[in-house]
Amino acid sequence: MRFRLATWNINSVRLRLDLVSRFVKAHRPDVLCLQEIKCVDDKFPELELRTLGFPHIAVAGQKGYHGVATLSRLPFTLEERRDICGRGHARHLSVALDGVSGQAKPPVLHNIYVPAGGDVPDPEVNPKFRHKLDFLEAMEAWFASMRGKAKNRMILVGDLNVAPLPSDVWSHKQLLKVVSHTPPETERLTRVMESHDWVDVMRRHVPAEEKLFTWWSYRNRDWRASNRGRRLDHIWTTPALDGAAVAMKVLDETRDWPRTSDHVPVIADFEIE
DNA sequence: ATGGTGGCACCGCCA
Repeated sequence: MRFRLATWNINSVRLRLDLVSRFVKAHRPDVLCLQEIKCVDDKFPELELRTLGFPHIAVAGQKGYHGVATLSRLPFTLEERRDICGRGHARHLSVALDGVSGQAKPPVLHNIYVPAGGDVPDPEVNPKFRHKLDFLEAMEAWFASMRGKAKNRMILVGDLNVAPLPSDVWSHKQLLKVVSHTPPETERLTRVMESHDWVDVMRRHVPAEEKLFTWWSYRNRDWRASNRGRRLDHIWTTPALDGAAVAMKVLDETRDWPRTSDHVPVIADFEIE
């Protein structure tokens, strides 16, 4: 079966409900993963999103900060809302996509929001950076604990807040000391990938030499002209689903929409048996 | 070298 998956750090779902609507009507994702919804479960605009064509909704929210939600036209079963680093933050949600596969065991979709990590890339003086490194290590240990299941079919999407490759930032050299592209972060993200042989779906479709961004700071006046972007948002699969994503697109057009998020959506079309 | 922007909660925090 074929379905379209999208991930978008929306930076407040209540403020940008009209933009979600506009995006959904234009691109028709079957499953939409949002990060930074910035509201508690009770304040999530569930009814409005149902009306947009997503009868199946799972939310992991918290007041004011963070929070993820997975919306779907196809049925799913909530698997887990994991407190990945034991801080009580709402940064993960996984569902089993019962509706997309004829096989006995449906693929599991993880929706993750990795801590941004603050400004100073030193874990000794910046607790937020310490948290980010710890969070990535916790992800690594968790996925390593699931290893050995070669047929494990999993998809992982979200704002991972790390741009791993030199071509994932506008200037590799200038960003080596900037949080999101420092060696401690990129090395840890690589170890997360290795912990379950995760496949970087976006880089399956765009060569590693080519620049590819999903985020442009609000502080750049003309984001497209200066193009000081970073690839912070990701779509991964386990090897059992390598090749299942037959198309991928970064929707940078949304970055021009009024009062938009600083992140843009990433879409992948899957064909899963 | 610096400061540039944005959301939520609430008088600052986080991104």
